[in-house]
Amino acid sequence: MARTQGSHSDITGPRIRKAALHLFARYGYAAVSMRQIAAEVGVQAGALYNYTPDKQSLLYRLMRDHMEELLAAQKGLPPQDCALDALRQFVGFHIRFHMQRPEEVFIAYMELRNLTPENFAEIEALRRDYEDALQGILVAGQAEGVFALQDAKIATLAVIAMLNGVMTWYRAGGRLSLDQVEQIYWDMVRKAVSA
Amino acid sequence: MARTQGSHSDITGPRIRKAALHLFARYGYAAVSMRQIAAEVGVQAGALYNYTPDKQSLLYRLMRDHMEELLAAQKGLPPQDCALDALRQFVGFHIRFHMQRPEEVFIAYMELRNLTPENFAEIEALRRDYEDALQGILVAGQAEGVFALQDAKIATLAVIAMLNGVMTWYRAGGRLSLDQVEQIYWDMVRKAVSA
DNA sequence: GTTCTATTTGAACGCATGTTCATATAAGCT
DNA sequence: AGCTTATATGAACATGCGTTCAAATAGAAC
Repeated sequence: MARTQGSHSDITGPRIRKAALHLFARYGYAAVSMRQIAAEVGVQAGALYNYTPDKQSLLYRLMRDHMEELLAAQKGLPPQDCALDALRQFVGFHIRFHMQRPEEVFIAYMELRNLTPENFAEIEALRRDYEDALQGILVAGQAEGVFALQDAKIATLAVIAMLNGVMTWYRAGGRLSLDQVEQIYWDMVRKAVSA
Repeated sequence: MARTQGSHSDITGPRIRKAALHLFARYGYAAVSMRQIAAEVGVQAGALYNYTPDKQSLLYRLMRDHMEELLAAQKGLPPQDCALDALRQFVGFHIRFHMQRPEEVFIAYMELRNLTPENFAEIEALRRDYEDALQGILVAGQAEGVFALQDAKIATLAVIAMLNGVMTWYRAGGRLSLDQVEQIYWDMVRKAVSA
């Protein structure tokens, strides 16, 4: 049988992306087969190819969509009067945005090496855009005299690495609330870059 | 033909582990085949099974050896008089130790999910041991009044996450020397946890 | 109710996978 | 020189892979 009840392109497409997201995050891109993804959706493997040209595109689009959402959200943050406020806002934004998408985040930095060179270059460019936003804040703070950094680029990467660490241990409903987590990390970040 | 000139267990064994190390680090455990490893050594796939019971053990032993070396080296550090010195020593040790083994480090935290549950539990225990060493320093510093932390466990993870970030960008012969890198990170870590 | 088209099936393609094993051979020992 | 044993081969196993495609079918349009 084909086209079972209520089954449409509008429904199957998103379901495939969601299934790929879950499975890639859990087992890794290389370890997940197209048949596993199809089974999760309740469809045969061949049907996937109505929605993606190949497995690689499935991964690439997940990562690109994620990075573009991240960048758009970051660019939409309200401007702040001083670098300290901007950094506080950035830290809170970063933690909350990433907490809401643990699977996308996990994939976005675990599966980089499974992208083709062209796809990798595109994702890397988006990532660099995001890092530049933070670096801009840090440099502005240096100019204001409120931050003291030996190396702005390294400080940028260090702050992001530190914040990304949240993802490895935070579980909703655990010992700490999101507000507490945000406050704790903000405290450490602020001190680390302060003059 | 079998046992070609100068070929021994003592030689082939390490070469297999080294090839697995390189390939797993570069392409990921799931994406590397036993035949690829064998080819890198210059041997047929079947020969690998004289040295490892299976592919999983190859991964597990790489990770266990690495973690045990790390722990042994850390435990061998000379005792310090105060928590600040101990932390400085830890930061320097961590950066240098990890810089010398980029492939092992990469595997040790990228391939955790490809371990069987039993193997995973063992590696995780070793990792926790290492984290506890750092946490001990931070807690001692709190008692001395030299560190101010809202949450010692989170601070531990945050510091390690920040330090591990070095691995993602540092390349020998680049803009900064190891000494400079160590100094920059120490500066940020110290400030982040200081009272 | 018939036609049209989007959607899915299910089988097939060639190739790769981890692992096993009988066989062959080279090194070490006497 | 001959014997033993550690080591490597190379073929085979069953299974799975990503991808393609003719055929079948269900919903939409008339």
